[in-house]
Amino acid sequence: MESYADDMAKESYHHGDLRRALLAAAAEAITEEGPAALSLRDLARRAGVSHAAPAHHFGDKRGLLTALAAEGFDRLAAALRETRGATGSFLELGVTYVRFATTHRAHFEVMWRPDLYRADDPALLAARDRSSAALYSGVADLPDGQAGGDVRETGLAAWSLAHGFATLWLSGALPDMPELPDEAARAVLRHLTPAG
Amino acid sequence: MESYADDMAKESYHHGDLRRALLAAAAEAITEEGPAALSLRDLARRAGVSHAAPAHHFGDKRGLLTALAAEGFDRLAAALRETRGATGSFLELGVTYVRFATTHRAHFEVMWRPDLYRADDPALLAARDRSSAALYSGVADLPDGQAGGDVRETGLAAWSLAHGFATLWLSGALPDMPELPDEAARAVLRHLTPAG
DNA sequence: AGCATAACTTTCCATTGACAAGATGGGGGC
DNA sequence: GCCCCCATCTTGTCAATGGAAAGTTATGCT
Repeated sequence: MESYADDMAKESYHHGDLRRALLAAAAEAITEEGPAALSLRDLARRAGVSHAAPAHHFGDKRGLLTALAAEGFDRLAAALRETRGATGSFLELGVTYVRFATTHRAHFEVMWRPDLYRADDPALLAARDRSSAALYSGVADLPDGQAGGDVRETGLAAWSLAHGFATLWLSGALPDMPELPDEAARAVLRHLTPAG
Repeated sequence: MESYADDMAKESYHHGDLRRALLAAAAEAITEEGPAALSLRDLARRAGVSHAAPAHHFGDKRGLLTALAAEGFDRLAAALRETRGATGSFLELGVTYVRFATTHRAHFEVMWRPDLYRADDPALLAARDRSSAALYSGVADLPDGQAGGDVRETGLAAWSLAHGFATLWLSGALPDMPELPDEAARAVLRHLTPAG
């Protein structure tokens, strides 16, 4: 009776990979409209399932955003580790951080809004710690003397600088800025003094 | 018939200063639960008015958040100008920025989320520019040679550093940090090199 | 083959933002 | 001193949303 309505749409009752599809749809929706406008029902529509389907995989909205944030921390940690291995440059670690923010905007925006997700989720906390570790490891790599007195303090300053630039760029507070501000980020990051 | 229910609650049909009351209630609610959980109807309840009263003053939710953000930029600009006048210290300007973020958390969080408000509002844009100007003026105050090559670039780096630290602190990403991180902010901000 | 259960749907409810239309009363114009 | 205008606030309504409950389908394990 559903003769011609299902060219290929009806991939059977089961979606196949709904969890992944919903996360992708969420990232897309957030990139378009911001996290505030996110609607579970809209995600369900985009994925072609009923409005209650997401609940099965994520429990509730917070659950979905928790998964999205965890995915973000995971990918960030991976990107940082790769940069560290490839260049070993402290500066480029910061550039990678900023580039991640601009190319994974939706993930990045959610990651730093713990009021949107379940901040005590174990998987998320683990991924977050992996990101921090990758970031601070860059400071530890610095030759003695350049690392300054306190590695933690220098790392925090570097993190703050990269994070602040990324955040301001995302918020649109910086006018006349190129679309992919790699070079601008590099210029700003050079203002960091390890020694303090 | 409303015998004992109105000790002093029923200040007549007209509230008197509903606009201000709603903004204050919004700041309180956001401080408690974050901007995502904000509900106009809850604000109306807190102020003791009907659920449609806010619309008269702000149009819609975006309008209210626009006003809140504008108020934030105004207060930030004032705080920065005062610090500049009192100390003339570049470093302390950053400390003031961070302190503003922690003591006016609700305002600060909304200010950098343009998806929550009307980013083209003239009053808001003006207030935002006043904040920027106050911030960059601190760089201009630096004695020649310390200001480095590019005042705008140094200003952006300083802004990024202060903003990043404030944002990370607010997001709870920095464990074991004192309640009012003035000293930690000062330590981090000292890692800025004007010359680059 | 058959059953336990994961994956999804349908139905329902409370809350919310927004709009429309009406009630109230303060204050300016005369 | 009076009246009317209109800013201010209320009541009523609607569509959309998040979430819960209960039912349906199909998958994989034995």
